[in-house]
Amino acid sequence: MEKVKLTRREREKLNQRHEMLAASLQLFSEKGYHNVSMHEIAEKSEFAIGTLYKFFPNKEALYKALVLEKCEDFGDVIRCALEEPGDEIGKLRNYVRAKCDVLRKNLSFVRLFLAESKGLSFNIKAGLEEELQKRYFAFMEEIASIIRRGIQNRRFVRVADPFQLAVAIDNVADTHLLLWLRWPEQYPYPEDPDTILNIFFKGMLVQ
Amino acid sequence: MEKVKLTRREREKLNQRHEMLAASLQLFSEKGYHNVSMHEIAEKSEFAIGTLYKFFPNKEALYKALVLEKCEDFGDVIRCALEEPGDEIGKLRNYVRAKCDVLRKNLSFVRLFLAESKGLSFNIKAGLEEELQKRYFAFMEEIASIIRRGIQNRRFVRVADPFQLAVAIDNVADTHLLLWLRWPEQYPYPEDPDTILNIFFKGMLVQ
Amino acid sequence: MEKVKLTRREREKLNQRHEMLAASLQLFSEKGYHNVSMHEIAEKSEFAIGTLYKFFPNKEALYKALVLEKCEDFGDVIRCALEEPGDEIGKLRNYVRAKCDVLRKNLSFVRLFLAESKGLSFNIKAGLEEELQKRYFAFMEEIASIIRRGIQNRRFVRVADPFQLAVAIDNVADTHLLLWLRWPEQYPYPEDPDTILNIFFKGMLVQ
Amino acid sequence: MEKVKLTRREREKLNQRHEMLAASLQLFSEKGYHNVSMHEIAEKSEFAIGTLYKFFPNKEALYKALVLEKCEDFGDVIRCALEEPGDEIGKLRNYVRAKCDVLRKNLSFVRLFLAESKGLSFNIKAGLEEELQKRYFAFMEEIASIIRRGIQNRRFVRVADPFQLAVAIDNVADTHLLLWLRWPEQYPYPEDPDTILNIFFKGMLVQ
DNA sequence: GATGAATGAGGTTTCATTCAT
DNA sequence: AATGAATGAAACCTCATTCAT
Repeated sequence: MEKVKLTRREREKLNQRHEMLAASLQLFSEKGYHNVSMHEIAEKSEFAIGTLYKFFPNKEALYKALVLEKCEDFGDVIRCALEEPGDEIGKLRNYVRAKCDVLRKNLSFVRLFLAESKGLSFNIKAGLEEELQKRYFAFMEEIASIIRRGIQNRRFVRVADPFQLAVAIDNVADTHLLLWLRWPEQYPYPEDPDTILNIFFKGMLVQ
Repeated sequence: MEKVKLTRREREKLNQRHEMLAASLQLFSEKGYHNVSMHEIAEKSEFAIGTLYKFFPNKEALYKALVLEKCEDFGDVIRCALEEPGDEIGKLRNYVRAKCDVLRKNLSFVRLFLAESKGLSFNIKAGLEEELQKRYFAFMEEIASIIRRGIQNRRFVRVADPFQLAVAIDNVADTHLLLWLRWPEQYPYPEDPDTILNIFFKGMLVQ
Repeated sequence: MEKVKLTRREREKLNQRHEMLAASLQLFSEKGYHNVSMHEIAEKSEFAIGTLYKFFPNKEALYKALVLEKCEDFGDVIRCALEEPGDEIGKLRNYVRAKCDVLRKNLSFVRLFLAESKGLSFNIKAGLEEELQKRYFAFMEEIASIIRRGIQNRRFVRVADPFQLAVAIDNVADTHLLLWLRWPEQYPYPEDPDTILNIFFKGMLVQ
Repeated sequence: MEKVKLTRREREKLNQRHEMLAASLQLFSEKGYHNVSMHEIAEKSEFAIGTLYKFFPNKEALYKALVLEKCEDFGDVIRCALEEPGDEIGKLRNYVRAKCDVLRKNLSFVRLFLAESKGLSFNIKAGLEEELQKRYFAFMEEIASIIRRGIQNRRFVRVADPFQLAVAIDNVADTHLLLWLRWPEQYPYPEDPDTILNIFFKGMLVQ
């Protein structure tokens, strides 16, 4: 994030872009990519259709921009959490907590992403996923390396391939949030990351 | 499944239905729900469009039928596996093995489901998921009760809420298969269910 | 033109196609290719838009079909005229007469073609003209060979390259018709082909 | 064209207008009227869209201005050639030579005009042609009167209505250039106007 | 009962034109 | 006076669905 002075015009443009993406996010997450028309987005965002197309060359590009931007944001937040000082256990806790928090704060996007990121015109996916998979992969590697370090430091037992374990933790967190989304009474929001981590800690923590 | 004598006509109809669904599955899993037209399905299945509409009132219904039927099949297979004799550990192993096997044998459907089941016209989902969620829920309950029994029988430690644990196991299995699908060299097919279960067993098995 | 028995369905289709092309011709010749929408054509021809697209994959193809079909018709008529018995002078007269007649009978197409065949989305032209140029070329060659034969038979003086002369005759005929179209009082329809041919005959006829 | 002192501002404006028309000509002749957007013209001519609209009320007017200006230029050149001293035969030669030359020097416009002048939004044509036809008519009258004078002076035989003959000569010249444009090897540029005129001279020249 | 031709609403996208700055 | 961002009507085309045969 280089610090740059933006002209009034540029700031305005950025604002418009954000409003467009916000409207799109809301509509997409409510109705799904294929069931939202560019006209709807134009109406909701209170721009003319043509203006939309000035910012994004087509519907697909608009969608991709939306997803990538959000993912970038998420990545930033989580990366921050991982950089906080602490031992490996603390880092895993931070990770789960940050992830849950950022997803909770972006529920409409989560809904969209759960819904569409995998589905969706396979063509779009192709382009998107390649990028996203790489990022996801990189993230999991970071978690895996924390686990590896924990094993070296005799804090963890090696119950499985660390990368696989990382993906498993991440996945169980996702699932927990999904359950919370659907049946909030039975599955309360995991304020304490250990709600999720204990499943793994019981086996892997060196006592 | 009540046993009923079907007339020749009825058997024929059932066959036709299967062919339609098979063609749909192939197309949907190749191109995604929204990128397949009823014409394509008609052509591939070698029926007239009108005939398709005699069997399914609309595209959505066809899709739902496809998913429900497959899920029913899967459920049957897995239920069978759970009914085999054995202790709780064996039952969990059977579950994971059966699940992996049935998914491996239905990769095109898995791809479709991973892709579309969550995404997809939210309207469809609404109707579908309610049904599927119920079934999924029921299944997880069955696994959870196995875990509970294992705890009672002093075979398992209670590392977490059994239902949550059941979902976690199921989820990690899914994830493993997903990884295998994308990077088959790094993530070989889990012939041995313990590849997956060890993540949990390390913590929960009473030694 | 092979003689084939057409089914009722096929005859109907051909009829529909003709109606579509007729409506298109009228609209195109009135307003020009780019100023006619597919909706207009659909409305005028009293078909649904979708039906139009069943017959022609897109607007361009519709236009091409229209032009090619008409040109084919014209070619047939003129070729017939050239096949009638007679000496070279008579053949040239037949040619001019047939050409004038067929164009007079297809004024709306002539207007369209004069207007669009050369202009028009350059891309369309590319594909069309190649085909049409070839046919035009072939036709002129036929006229040129009549002139050559006339020279051999000592009926004509060689005032210029026969092919060039053929094109000139054809061209002057076109021009005469154009003048007639615009100022019918001053330039009456050339009932007698010599009205046109005399320009050339005066110099080329051996007396 | 009255001689007037133009202010700097006015000269500047005229310059701008020329640049706009030059850019338009290039684009139109490359891609055709309907396939060039006002944005493209603005970009190529390095003016803002709004400025374009300050000079021409709409795209059509821009096109008309372009064509009229060019035709005016052509007219001037050819009129000049006709004013050179010489007998009627020489004048016809001068005419054909001047016409060919001016067209050769303005090929991109010729292409545009051949392509679009006739085609083109019929509405535009309506307005354009009226003006252009009048001019064309006047020109042909001038040529016709040369021919008439030649007949009076016993230099020409009256093989046809002089006006009709004038149009025919003009037309054959056009066609020759067209052929040259398309197949330059077979139809070399008519350096000598007699290449074209001989077709008529053979019959009309008094020997 | 099966067929598939016909339908037309609705999708994405372009581009001539306006008007606030 | 010059700019160019914003506009939105209208273009082409697709495809789920119907219904006469």
